[in-house]
Amino acid sequence: MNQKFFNLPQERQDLIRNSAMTEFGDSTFKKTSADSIAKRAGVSKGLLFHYFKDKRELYLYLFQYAIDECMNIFNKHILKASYFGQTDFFQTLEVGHKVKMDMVRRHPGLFRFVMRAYYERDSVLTPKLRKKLADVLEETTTTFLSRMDLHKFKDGVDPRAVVRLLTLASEGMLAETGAYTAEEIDRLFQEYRAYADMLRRHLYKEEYL
Amino acid sequence: MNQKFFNLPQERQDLIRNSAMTEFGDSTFKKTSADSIAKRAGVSKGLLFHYFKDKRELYLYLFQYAIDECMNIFNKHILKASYFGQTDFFQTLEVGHKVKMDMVRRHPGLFRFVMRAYYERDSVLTPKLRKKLADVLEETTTTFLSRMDLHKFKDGVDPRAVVRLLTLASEGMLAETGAYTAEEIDRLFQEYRAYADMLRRHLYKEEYL
DNA sequence: ACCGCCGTTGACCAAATCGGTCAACCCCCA
DNA sequence: TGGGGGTTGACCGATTTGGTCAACGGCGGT
Repeated sequence: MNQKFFNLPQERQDLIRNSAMTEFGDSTFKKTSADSIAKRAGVSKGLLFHYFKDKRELYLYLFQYAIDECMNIFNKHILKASYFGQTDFFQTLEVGHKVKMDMVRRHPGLFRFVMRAYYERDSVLTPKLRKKLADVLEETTTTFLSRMDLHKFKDGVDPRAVVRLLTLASEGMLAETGAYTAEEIDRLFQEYRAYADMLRRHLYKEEYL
Repeated sequence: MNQKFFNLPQERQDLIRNSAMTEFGDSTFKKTSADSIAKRAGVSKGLLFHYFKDKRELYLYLFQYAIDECMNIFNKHILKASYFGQTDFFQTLEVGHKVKMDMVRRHPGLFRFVMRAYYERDSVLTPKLRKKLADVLEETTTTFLSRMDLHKFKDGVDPRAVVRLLTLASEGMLAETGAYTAEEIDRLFQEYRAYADMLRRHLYKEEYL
């Protein structure tokens, strides 16, 4: 790709990236047209192909970008929180979810795009890239769990199942939400917290409530 | 639409309906081509337009069909179960989920299609149809809740939240599953049951365990 | 005032794909 | 042997596709 892309002001880069991710997130790689991406970004199609030689190149760059962005955010917030001694499962998970919602606000199409890219048949992704994402996901929950104080849970509760359940719920809510307005995102967060609170109240030992 | 469609053997009807729902479920109405539907069904495009005058007509028929199918299943199993005196929340919900998985096996693309149709912008659906689906969804959980024995729950637990949480999880699992093989569906069901069991064990009063 | 640079445009291309049509085919039953 | 109905695939004009390219406009330097 044309490195001059990075000389553009951040806003413009984001505009293009976000438009592309939203469009790619809405349908298949093949069915997503360069026209629609350009149109959404309010930019000429020529410009797109000036910075990215291919639709494919753009797509792969976006996937890489998305993974990196996720990792950065995770490192910056979760690891930092645990570094400062925060060890409560639900408290940290809530921070994680808030951060995720912030990301949705800044990159509205990112998660849909990543998920679609990952699960799409006849994927344009190399197996190596797919594995990388899977590893990142696996790794984040593992290190998260390793840093949390898990004896607060009642005996027999599988914390990993709790993470997964809340993640699934979050994904589900995100999937059924069309436009990510500020209020909508806030509503999502509130609903998430309701579930998390319910789980916390009943899965923690009484002395930790 | 051409009523002769219903003279076709059920298998053939299902073949066409399932192919169409899967294709429509994969992308927008506009971006879904009649060609791809025909191809997936192993049928000529001409035949499609022989039975349905329009892409639009096919789409609307499918939506109607999907809603009806859901209602039928719901009535047949859930209402019947409660009629025979089954009042346990999780037990009945599990039956519901099993039934849902059976539906996924028989109509692999149905839920994706319905969800996409419902949330798609510039929808081809009339507001009336959208409302109908929303009502069906709302109504099913309401009548479900009204027939279950809810004092088994500990005080302060919102059963509606439990339904929603498990539904979101189910949707999430379904969304991240590409091919609905028999084993895959079984795995989904097992995972669902793990969550449901966890919730049951900790949200029910001890005397009901 | 003039240049040259660079981000940007939109007209343009051949090729593919689109929704939809239609004459002709195949096969079964009379 | 003669339909008749389910089915096909070639075909239509219109649109859209990924990608190119000559030219524009504004700005900093001289």
